[in-house]
Amino acid sequence: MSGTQGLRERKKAETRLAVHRAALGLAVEKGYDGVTVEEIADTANISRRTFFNYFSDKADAMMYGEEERHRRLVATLRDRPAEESGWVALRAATLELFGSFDSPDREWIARTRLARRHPLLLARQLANLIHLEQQLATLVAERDGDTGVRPRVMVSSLLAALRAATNVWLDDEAGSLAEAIEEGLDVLAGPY
Amino acid sequence: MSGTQGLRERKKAETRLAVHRAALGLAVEKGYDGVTVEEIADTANISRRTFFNYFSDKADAMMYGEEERHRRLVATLRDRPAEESGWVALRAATLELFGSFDSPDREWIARTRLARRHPLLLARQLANLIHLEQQLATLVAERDGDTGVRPRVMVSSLLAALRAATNVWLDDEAGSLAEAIEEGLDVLAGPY
DNA sequence: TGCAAGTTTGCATCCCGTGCAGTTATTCCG
DNA sequence: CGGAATAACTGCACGGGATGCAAACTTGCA
Repeated sequence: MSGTQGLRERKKAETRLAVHRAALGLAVEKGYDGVTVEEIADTANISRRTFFNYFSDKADAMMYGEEERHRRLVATLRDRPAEESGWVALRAATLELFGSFDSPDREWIARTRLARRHPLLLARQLANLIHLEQQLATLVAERDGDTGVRPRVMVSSLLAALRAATNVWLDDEAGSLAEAIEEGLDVLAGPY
Repeated sequence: MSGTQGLRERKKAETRLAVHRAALGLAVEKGYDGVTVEEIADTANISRRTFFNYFSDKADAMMYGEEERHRRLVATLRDRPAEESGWVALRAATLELFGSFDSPDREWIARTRLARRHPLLLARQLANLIHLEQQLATLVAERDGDTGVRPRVMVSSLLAALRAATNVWLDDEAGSLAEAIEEGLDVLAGPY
């Protein structure tokens, strides 16, 4: 029966998710500074101390889930056909994941909206993005056999476009996110 | 004689700089977490409490100077000839400032190197960059009469390229920074 | 059942950041 | 010059964040 692990592992995963949801929910409701670790812990029925066994800090608990998204993008890029160039594969992987016409992950939206209102969370999110950037750049560099600055610029500007498109879309949740992202990426394609 | 203000103002500026230098120096020496606000304050001959009259927190004290750089870039862009398109003006302003062949600001290098080793500082630096991005995007949008996603993507990818080039250059301080940046920007020009 | 390993918890501790109020320094002006 | 007004510095107290430690307590397994 056990999904992937013993009861111990499953319980941990459950608790982690519960803590995350508590953190995110409270923060949405009362703002980042308006919520204490103690509240989060209470809401999730664990002790203050145990909170820190699961997450390294408050921001970490709230932003849980980003890593998973990032892992998926990296995996998707890696799985693109080997004959595709770095740019083609990168663009395709991005649209494949973020450009889905399905309604995007509500929790991701909640996290991102929250981050836009709280500099500390925004900073954290951006730092995570840098990490993603490095992983992607490595893959692109391998694909194109280019160890120079080009893969890095390519990846970081793609992520920049992704960010810009997402922000525009979040300003007025009009139209589909997929369209906004495609439009953002197209700006990169043509010369300015 | 007074440069711009009375003795009061000058003294404040001096102290602020002293605190910044103390913070940066100690952090370079002992790492971000290895230095406490108290140490910084002591080194700069002020009280712990007064430290917080000058800077909102430790990271702020260490990253002091970034804002000034950013203000300069914004001003430079604003001063470009009105007939230049957003992209041309942006590129020109960037090269004008960061592409100088003079040896780049040693303190900026120290800050940036430090930020690369300390996630918390990196996060802060990136958050500042977002602020710059918004200002630049507004100016570009005005120039091009475009209220859509295009100016944002343009600006954020330019900054991304700038960042990538800087990072490559910092890895092995070989060649001039100006060349690295020009190369980075050129990647954006051509299609991938 | 009982032991080994893993998890939770409380406690103590240090540091960060801020409100407050008293003291000290600077500026302004009669 | 000298005193009032203003601004800056400081100590204190406090709440909250984050971590090491050791004592419970669970769980898994022989």
